[in-house]
Amino acid sequence: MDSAADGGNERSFRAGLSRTRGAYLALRDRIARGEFRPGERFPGEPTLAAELGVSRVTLRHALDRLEAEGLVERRMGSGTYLSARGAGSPLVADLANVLTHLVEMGKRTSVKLLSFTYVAPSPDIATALQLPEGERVQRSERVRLIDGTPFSYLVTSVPESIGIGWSEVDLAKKPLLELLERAGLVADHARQTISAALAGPEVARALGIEPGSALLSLTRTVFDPHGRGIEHLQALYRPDLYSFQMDLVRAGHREGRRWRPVAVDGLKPHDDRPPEAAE
Amino acid sequence: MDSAADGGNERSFRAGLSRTRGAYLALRDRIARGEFRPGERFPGEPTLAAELGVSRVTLRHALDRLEAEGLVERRMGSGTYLSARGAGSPLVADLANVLTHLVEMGKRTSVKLLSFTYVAPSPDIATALQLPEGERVQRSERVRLIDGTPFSYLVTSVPESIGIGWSEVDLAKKPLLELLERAGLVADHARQTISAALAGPEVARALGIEPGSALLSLTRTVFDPHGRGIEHLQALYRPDLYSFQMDLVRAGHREGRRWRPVAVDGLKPHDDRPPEAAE
DNA sequence: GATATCTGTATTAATTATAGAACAGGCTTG
DNA sequence: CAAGCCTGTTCTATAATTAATACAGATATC
Repeated sequence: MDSAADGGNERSFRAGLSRTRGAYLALRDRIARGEFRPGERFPGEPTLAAELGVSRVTLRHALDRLEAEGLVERRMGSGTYLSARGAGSPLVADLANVLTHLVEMGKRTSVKLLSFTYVAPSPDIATALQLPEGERVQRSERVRLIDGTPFSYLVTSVPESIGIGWSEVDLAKKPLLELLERAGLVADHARQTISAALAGPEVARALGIEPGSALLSLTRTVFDPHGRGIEHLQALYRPDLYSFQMDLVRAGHREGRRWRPVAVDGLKPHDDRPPEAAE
Repeated sequence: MDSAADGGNERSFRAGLSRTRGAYLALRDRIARGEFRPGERFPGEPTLAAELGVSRVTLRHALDRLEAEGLVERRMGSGTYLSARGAGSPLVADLANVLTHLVEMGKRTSVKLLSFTYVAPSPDIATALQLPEGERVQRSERVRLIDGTPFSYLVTSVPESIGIGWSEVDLAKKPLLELLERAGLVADHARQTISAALAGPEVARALGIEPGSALLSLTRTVFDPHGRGIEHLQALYRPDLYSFQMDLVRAGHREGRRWRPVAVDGLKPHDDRPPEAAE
């Protein structure tokens, strides 16, 4: 393996990643994959720089960032070490035993209302809610915080005819599903899709993270008993503060490896009650 | 150093985002939020550049990328337009009606084995599987493809004493849970966590995406009836090709807004059978 | 204590990103 | 057709990133 003969990352800049950020991601990846143990020393900077194909200065900038995030500790003249919390919470690593029990830990969540408007729905939302052409929606953007730090960014869209039943003040206090019920509507079933997305600058600012971070995405459409859409939710979660956890048990036959979900939620993982709807 | 009086993004470079990439993400975000309709014309380049606080050249580079991804179309002398597929599939937008029905669409998935080794487990995996100190694991990295394009990156860890029962060839062909059963083990229950992560360079290469892309992350630990861990899976999915979808129905009482999951899976959303375990 | 290794720091030079401006040519509207 | 707005292109100047190198201070090892 020489220094830069391999094919791959010569051009590709132009809106791509800087070499510093690339090195940062590479290291973060190796840490997340468990290549190092907590307290273990990294290879020396010259070695690492050679492995990653960048100069030592660049490698150093990447390490600066990892250090700022608390993933590594550096001791002058000695080396760079994986910090205790390096393997654990904020990475790809196993989140099963981390901060998903937020509510139970006595912490409380609060809501901040960012905007509250009536607008023409975007095409995908209009489709999901099966809105007639021209019908507008009440669109509200909220941020949910836990102990003052925001962990989810919520965009809810409700058909105008329904959403007219409450005000901004209500939305800042009560859960949306409660407001829907107060309006005489019945939430009967819902379909939700879980995916991932990058944080854009606006969302990043609202969540206190940097643009380009990974976010957990939840899109949910709630229907009444007649199949009419009454709410559309687009939620983005900080994966270091929130994740979805579910327990599965083997269902029935030994053929076919089928599983039955037991609990679904990010906040209350180990519970025998039916799960709440996440916000 | 003036010309940018607004507060926010003055320093923060150093392993942060380039302005081009920042503008790219901002636009991608606005598209994903449904600010424009398919076929709609964007504001002019000078206007957009001013809004985003970058020069027209930089804004242009961002547009180049969006165009290369097929999100926008540019007509000389006319303007930049949101392409038909701009609102829909590859973004934060609603994935409910996109390619989650892969199997049903007659497409087939295949598996490519990347590596197959016996190594000391990373601390988090050792904890999840409750391995005694010193016990090693059989670690295999695989990529699952659909019609030739990779959509998931799988890292499975099985205690050495168990994994000794099969070979590389088996792993490349059969699902891991089937191999476990053939070894006389019973997969009784499992716990899985869904989160999001950024693609590191290695994973990015394996999945055919660029480093820094958002990935859907699934971590699953499978236990036998005695509560012993028999498999640990760390899966990363391309969110544009794979997502998790679940239907929820209102369970029982009108108090408390509780929901009961009906189906859980990324491949078979609309089905009454218990869901399969996703890989 | 001598020596090697490592991080911290500084300097220089080359490459790349970005801003700003000017101009050419296509589209649109009147 | 003419005026105005738009994208496409090119140029120059400035700033930031990156590489390469050298050296100082700290730490570990023998």
